[in-house]
Amino acid sequence: MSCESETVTALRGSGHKMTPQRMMILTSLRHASGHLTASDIYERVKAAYPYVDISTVYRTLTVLKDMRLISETHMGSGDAAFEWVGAERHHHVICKGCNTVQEIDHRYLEKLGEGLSRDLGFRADIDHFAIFGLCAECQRQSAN
Amino acid sequence: MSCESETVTALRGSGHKMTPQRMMILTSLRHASGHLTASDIYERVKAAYPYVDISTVYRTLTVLKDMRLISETHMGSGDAAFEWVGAERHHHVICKGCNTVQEIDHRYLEKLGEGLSRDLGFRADIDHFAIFGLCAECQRQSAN
DNA sequence: CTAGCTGCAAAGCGTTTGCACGATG
DNA sequence: CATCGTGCAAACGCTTTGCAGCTAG
Repeated sequence: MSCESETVTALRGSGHKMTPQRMMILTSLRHASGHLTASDIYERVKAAYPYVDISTVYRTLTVLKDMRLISETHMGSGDAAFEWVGAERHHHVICKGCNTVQEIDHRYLEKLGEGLSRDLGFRADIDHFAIFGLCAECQRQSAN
Repeated sequence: MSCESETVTALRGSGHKMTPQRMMILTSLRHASGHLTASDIYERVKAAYPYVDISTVYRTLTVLKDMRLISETHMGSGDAAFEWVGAERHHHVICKGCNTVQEIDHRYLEKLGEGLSRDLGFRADIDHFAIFGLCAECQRQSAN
């Protein structure tokens, strides 16, 4: 079977049904290189299945989020970005000047999680962080 | 004069006018113990000045944000939280279980900023971070 | 067969914008 | 007195919800 079979099993196991819509939403997230907004997903699914509704996308995203199969991140642009929770954790730095999104290693955030856990007993969700700021290029420009 | 006088000077200096509305928005942020949403501020100002409009609040917040006198943080609840940028930087950990907001020291984030600056030349906005997760108490409960 | 999912339409929410009037410097 | 800020109302974009019909297990 396809590489989605384990996800299907996970859904069924928690009392959910598998539908073509869910399958496609799931696949588009699974195979996306980065994060997708709800309407990104909507557009992609609609290409192959024109009658999906955006509300179905949101409802499915909620289910997947609750099952911790995907993560939701607010990137500051008003809408939320969703991403498949894969093996390698990574984070993003977003330049407020040129809106470039750069991926960074989990290593940068590792210490933070450990510190919070040790000192406060707080288990931080550091699966997917969005860090805003100015990239080197934009710093140079604003200095002029 | 009041403790706001330097802010007034800063506003004037950058070509802005001082109005009673701005003064009150500013004061409510200045004297708030934590972060306030736009409608929090709206409510507070309205108590003393009933004819303010929410759009004025937003417009003033934009001005103050551009001047870096306040910070804007998205705490995941759909709306944005604003806070006076004081001398001591601090961050927040937010429990997704009980919604408790806990303040944490800047020390936890220091290394992150240094690393990004050193490796990528990226100047991260780490004035005010919101970190989600589960507090010790809620972890215990969900374990049952 | 029955719980759960869907599409549709409409509403909800925080936020932004156009406009004419009013206040500030 | 020119410019900028305001209140009002309406629009915006993302997200959620109520509902009747449909579908997966």
